[in-house]
Amino acid sequence: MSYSPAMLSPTPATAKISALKGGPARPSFKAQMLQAREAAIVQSATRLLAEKGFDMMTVDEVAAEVGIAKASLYKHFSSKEDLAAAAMVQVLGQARSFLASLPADAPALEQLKAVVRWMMALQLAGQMPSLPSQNSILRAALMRNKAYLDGLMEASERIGGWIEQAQAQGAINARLPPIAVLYTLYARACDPVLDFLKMAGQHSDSQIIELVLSTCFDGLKGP
Amino acid sequence: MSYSPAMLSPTPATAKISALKGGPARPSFKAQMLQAREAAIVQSATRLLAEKGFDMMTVDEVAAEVGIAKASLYKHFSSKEDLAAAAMVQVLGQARSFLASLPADAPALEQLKAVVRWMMALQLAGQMPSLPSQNSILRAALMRNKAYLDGLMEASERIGGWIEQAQAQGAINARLPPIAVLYTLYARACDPVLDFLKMAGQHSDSQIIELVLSTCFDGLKGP
DNA sequence: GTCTATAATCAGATAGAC
DNA sequence: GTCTATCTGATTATAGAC
Repeated sequence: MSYSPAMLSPTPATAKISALKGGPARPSFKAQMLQAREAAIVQSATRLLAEKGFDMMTVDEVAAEVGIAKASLYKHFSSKEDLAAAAMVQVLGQARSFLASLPADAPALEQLKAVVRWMMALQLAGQMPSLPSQNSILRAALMRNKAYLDGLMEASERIGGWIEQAQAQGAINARLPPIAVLYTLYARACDPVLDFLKMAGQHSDSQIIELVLSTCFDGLKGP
Repeated sequence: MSYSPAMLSPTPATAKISALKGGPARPSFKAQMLQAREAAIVQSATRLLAEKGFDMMTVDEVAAEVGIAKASLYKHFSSKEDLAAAAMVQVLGQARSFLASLPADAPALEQLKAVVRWMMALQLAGQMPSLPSQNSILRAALMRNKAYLDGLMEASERIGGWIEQAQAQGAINARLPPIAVLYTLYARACDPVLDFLKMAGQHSDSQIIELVLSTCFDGLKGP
């Protein structure tokens, strides 16, 4: 199994190629089309991964939704695992952009809440890929993916800094290991409670987000 | 798709048959063997469902672990979904037994914590089946399974009563919809944070349980 | 790179002898 | 009911023409 170009960077492969050529900021028309197609593939994959999960999603479905042949898709991504990894890399890129857009002077607790809100909104919008943590093949593919690991580490360090700040300020329980706090926040991205509440149909998306956000930070006991 | 006998009741089919015969409490030796085999199948399925998840588990693996042919397994359970449902019914039966064993005079909050502790211990022990909530075929099989629905409803009503009590006593945030509280508690049975913390290797199982229990009831903010 | 067509594999489910 | 052997269909992945 080899890496597809898109795995090495959040930006599509074709853009990278033109950059290596020392070319201008304007890539060729053909390259733009390829870049757009690759983005379309990843976007469909992301949506289907969110809707059906990795195991239930088939490569045929992704190709059909994009409107290309399956063999063409395999020219871009050498395996289903690599495709899923590309989806994760894309989402991680969006997450990093969001993190960078946050006002730097806000309290650490508010930064953490903003991150969790963003992740939950993405899940409710059907754009958060859900990958089975038990699949060791997929795990291996992710662990060998530099772009994924780099993005995950950068995000984790940024969030980890806020966790330590919040603990120092008494806004987060200082007895909790920071790593446990980080995992608890990340877990909101795949919290089944969101879908259950959505299926119950009694609350709007923003109400669900605030509800789960409250139980996450204040607990069931409440503030 | 038809129901296998074991789906209609938490007790194995063979025991039920002997009961219908008006027979004595002592079933025949042959019936005991069948009952034991069926229990062995469900137990292996439960373990493999916990270890690999529904999609990655194969019926061949279950049969191999029990030491029987796959075709024999299909004499007991008419589909993979029914087998998974039987595993859920078994676990629900254990849960009901645990609920019944709790002292009736304990505070509602303590009852809820005990339930969550029990679920998390089961997961850490590798005996909590993990079923993908997105698989609609599996969902349908569960929803048509009377034993599953009955068991789930009984447990939910019992726990729901404690939730309302705890809210009336101010031990649980009364602003939270009871159904959201119930879902939040149930979600601890498949919380990925447990596995992540276990993989991190820094804490014992009981420490992990108390850690997650604390974040569940007191939140990240802490008590 | 994209396509049609197909290989290769695997897993759920079944047939039929015993 | 259990077994061996097989069917059936779906899915990942590839070959080769254009």
